[in-house]
Amino acid sequence: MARAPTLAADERLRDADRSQATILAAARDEFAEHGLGGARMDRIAERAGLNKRLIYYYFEDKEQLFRAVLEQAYLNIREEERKLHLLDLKPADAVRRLVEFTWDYYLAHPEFLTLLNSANLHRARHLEESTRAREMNSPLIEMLAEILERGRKDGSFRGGVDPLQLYVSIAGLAYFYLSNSHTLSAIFGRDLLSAKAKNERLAHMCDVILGYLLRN
Amino acid sequence: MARAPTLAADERLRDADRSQATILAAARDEFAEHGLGGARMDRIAERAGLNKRLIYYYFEDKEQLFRAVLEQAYLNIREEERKLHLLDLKPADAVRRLVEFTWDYYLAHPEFLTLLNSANLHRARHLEESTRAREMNSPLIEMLAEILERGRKDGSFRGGVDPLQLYVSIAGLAYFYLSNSHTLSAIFGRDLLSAKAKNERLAHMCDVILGYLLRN
DNA sequence: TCTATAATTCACCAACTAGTGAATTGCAAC
DNA sequence: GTTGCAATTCACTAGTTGGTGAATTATAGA
Repeated sequence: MARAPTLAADERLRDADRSQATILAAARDEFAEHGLGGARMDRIAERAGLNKRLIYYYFEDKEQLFRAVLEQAYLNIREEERKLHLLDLKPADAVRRLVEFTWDYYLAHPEFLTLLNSANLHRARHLEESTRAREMNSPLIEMLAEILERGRKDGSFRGGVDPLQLYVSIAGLAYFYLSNSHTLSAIFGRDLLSAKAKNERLAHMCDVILGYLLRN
Repeated sequence: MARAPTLAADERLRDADRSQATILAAARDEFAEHGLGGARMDRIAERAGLNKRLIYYYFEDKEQLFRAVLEQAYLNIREEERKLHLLDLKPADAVRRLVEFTWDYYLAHPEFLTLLNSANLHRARHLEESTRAREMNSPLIEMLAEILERGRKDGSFRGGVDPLQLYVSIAGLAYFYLSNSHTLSAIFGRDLLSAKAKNERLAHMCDVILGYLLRN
């Protein structure tokens, strides 16, 4: 996992931006794998292939580093969500698309889930007072509100649905299954991460959300 | 939080069972608050008001202690679930009751959520090969299967619902909201733990699950 | 009352861990 | 090429941290 020792021809030996990005990626992996409490600064340096002192040079301390990792993680998912162009779709299709995207994103980025778990264990003090976080995430809810409104107007959706509740439900259906897949598999004796099981889960999630939302 | 230094008249100064239970409770709180990686054995001893050496005397090491805490946690929730007597209720009432119970239990036992998060961070290696865990949890799914079957037969429920998927969905709707309430509150700028917000969430969860399950 | 032993305390350690002061070196600008 | 400074390395530490060997003591049973 250490950074390749060979550099491309046009690359300099020293590059502040590159080093920061490398540290951030290494920290993301370490925090995701061991949690904030279990993460080791020495290991992050080793993963990054850079001297530990550099981490403190760029990120102050472990707390600030975690803060930076977390902010980056939110930035990434919201950017992907924006690319969906949900408002170009019919309401029911838009919701289905969001469910599918959420599922696929969590599957492709398991580190996002454990990172959030760590943040919540520490009562999200790492992104408190961060109005940036709010500005970054509110558009999503506004978009969902618009979709719900359109669906209600054309008669396909039930009324009175709180977009935030709906988003939390969509995320929760996917998140809990994946984040807790290990304990769930163990206590119910069924492999929840096989290809078949994953297909079934996605289908079930769509059924639940649309079964709730659609009027017949 | 330290154990009261005064003992009841009939209590002995030394009591193996009492000490083990005290340690287990202290460990549960410490693991829940700081995660497995962030938990400190010295702090557990302090919380318990007992000498640290005693922890190793009874529980071998940190890993085994966590294992014991986890098993106890599952034991507790499944026991409460059994008390619900869901099979005495009409299918729709039984499901609603299970949703309400799950919500209330998670609210009353926030440590259960963070404990499971820690267990999953470590890929549930603490309850692998534990057939005990499976035996403990399977009856719940069997009961839910029976409820679904009755509902389908009397025409109130849709058919083809996998009881495990449904249980994971019910748990997920409550779990994600509560376990991630800190980050969610921060990024959406809304207090999700106010009395009003909690009532709304429970109502929404019932709407989603029953909206999906009920025909019409 | 005595005694065997389980329950508990005491004193200790090697390995680790976050963090730092100071020295070094690549490189952009002149 | 020289130079100023940012980028990076080096060497080190004070305080933890999980874990343990051995001594001590409460207590149940004889």
